[in-house]
Amino acid sequence: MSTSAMPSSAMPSDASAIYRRYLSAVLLHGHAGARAVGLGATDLYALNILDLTGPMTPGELGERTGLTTGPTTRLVDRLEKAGYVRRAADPHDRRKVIVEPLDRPAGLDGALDPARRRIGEILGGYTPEQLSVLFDYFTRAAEAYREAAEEL
Amino acid sequence: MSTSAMPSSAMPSDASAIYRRYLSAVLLHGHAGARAVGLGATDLYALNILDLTGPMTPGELGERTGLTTGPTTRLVDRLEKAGYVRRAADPHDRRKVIVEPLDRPAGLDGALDPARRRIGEILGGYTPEQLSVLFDYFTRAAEAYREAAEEL
DNA sequence: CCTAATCTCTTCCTAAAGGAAGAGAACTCA
DNA sequence: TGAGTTCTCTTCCTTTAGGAAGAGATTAGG
Repeated sequence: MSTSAMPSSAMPSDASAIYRRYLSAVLLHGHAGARAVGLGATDLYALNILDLTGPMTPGELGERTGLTTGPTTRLVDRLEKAGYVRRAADPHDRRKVIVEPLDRPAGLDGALDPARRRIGEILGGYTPEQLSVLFDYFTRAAEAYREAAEEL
Repeated sequence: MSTSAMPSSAMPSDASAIYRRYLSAVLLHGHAGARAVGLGATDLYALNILDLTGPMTPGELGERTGLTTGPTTRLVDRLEKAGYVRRAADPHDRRKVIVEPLDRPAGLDGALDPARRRIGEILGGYTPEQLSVLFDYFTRAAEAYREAAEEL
């Protein structure tokens, strides 16, 4: 209870608990959404990587997911078949393949819609000044989490 | 591209992209953290459920995770062995078991520490007014995600 | 009390994901 | 141009998670 890394001066006294509940809810929802459309854990992981980093080769994707080449090929197969990515040719090296994330098609997007609607309503209740604070946080936090994930 | 549910009036023009990157980063980090301490996807899912809802019987946990009784028993076995939960007796019904989440022991907590440090630094840069906006959002969004997850 | 229902756990089986090893194509560089 | 390297993909094997069925214990209700 006393080990919080957050400075307590300007935070709610239960800041740590609130934030933790918030994170749990986000993760829970992400997992439930993926499961709802038949997406495996690794598949979702890979999609998030592609979303954050952009197109990359199967080799790099395998490196980032920690998979060897065999499972990586099949991972891309699954994602491509489900319509989440496409394989494109590398114009400079014909051995390589470029895995490009596609705009989320029906499946996952539909599953995440109820949450998006709710969050949209919540955000709609803030003033422009408050919104700029929130989006400033979203931007910084995204970078922080991306870096922290890379560290692992 | 034009189907965003967010009112565009007071948001950054790329609000949807920012928010999506943010969510991807959170999920990515959660997954990477779990993987780093050898926690399976379902195990993490169950931990988040217990975190949000509190102690419950294996039956209820199985219901929420979508598992049948066999895998549920082994799920609790794994979590208990890793020190994340304990099995307690139900005082009113000796057939039942109550699965209680424990304070995160060394493993997962350590893996999530770098992120907590970074987020702590970011939050430390805001004024008290800005922080109250952020924590207001965290509280509301947690509830929204919890509801949306339940819907799935 | 005695039967039926409920709850967890055990056992066995199936399915899916990941590792290992190697093949085939293409690039690099001497 | 030829040898070595670097890609992706294929094949086979192992591991792990999840489903099915049923046992054992306990509670509830007639």
